[in-house]
Amino acid sequence: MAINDVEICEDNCIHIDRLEKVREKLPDVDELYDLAELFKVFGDSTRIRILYVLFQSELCVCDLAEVLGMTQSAVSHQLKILKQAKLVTGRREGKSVFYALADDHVRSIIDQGKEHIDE
Amino acid sequence: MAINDVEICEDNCIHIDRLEKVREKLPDVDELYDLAELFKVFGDSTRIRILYVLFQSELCVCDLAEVLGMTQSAVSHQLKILKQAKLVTGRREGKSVFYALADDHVRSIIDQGKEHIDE
DNA sequence: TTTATATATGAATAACTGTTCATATGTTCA
DNA sequence: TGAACATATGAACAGTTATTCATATATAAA
Repeated sequence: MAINDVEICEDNCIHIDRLEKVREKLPDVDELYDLAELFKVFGDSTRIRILYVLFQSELCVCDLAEVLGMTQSAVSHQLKILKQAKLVTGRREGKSVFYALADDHVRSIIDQGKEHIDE
Repeated sequence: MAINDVEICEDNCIHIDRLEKVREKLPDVDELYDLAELFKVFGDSTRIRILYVLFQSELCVCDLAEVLGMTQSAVSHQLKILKQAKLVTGRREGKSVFYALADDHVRSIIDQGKEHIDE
């Protein structure tokens, strides 16, 4: 029941050397971790809403809070996360800081997600 | 400092009626929530690893557990989440259940994410 | 400098989530 | 039917996270 000190299925399952091939072709752990971290940023409805708003126009924190019906602090915390993930950029103009989408990847990632849901 | 009973920025910010337009164009809350729920599924490195393994070939739960170095139970729990999100499908064959990617959206969503990271 | 406004941030809390453990369900074979 | 194997699942626990509250930082104007 143990081959090379590894538990595997007895009959039906693919052989251990094929599993090795699969394992070899996997991207390294760091890359997969970064990928999960990125999607984690999209995985919150508040942040998704912020991104959708920014699809339309850049806005300052104050107005984002108003549109979303949230406190300034909550929005600011989420903007920090979005900025760290390089999904949005901040541009100070006087007292205000205007946030905008960082690039078009944001849109295409969300569009792909939407396609999956709508099918 | 209050226009229409709503706090907004005094000088720099976009006017309240423009905020209304932005709000109107937002997809309804349910859709944004579903979208966040979908990305939440991608936002875990274990599930990302499972999907990457399934890019190569369909596998039974037992072998998935072996490749990933995880317990059968942990993998099974995650497969349930992936199945609920319609990202994978399960096909029973005797005692084993073989899991495979549900469709190509999975691949394209992950590819988009990878593009963003690699830039 | 003082005051007012806009934003950022640390700490605390409540809610959520992934893994483990034990066990149940489903399938095959004797 | 009973035994063995593969998978599924409920409960509990630990770790994570989004919001709130209080407060700090940054800018502009008086």
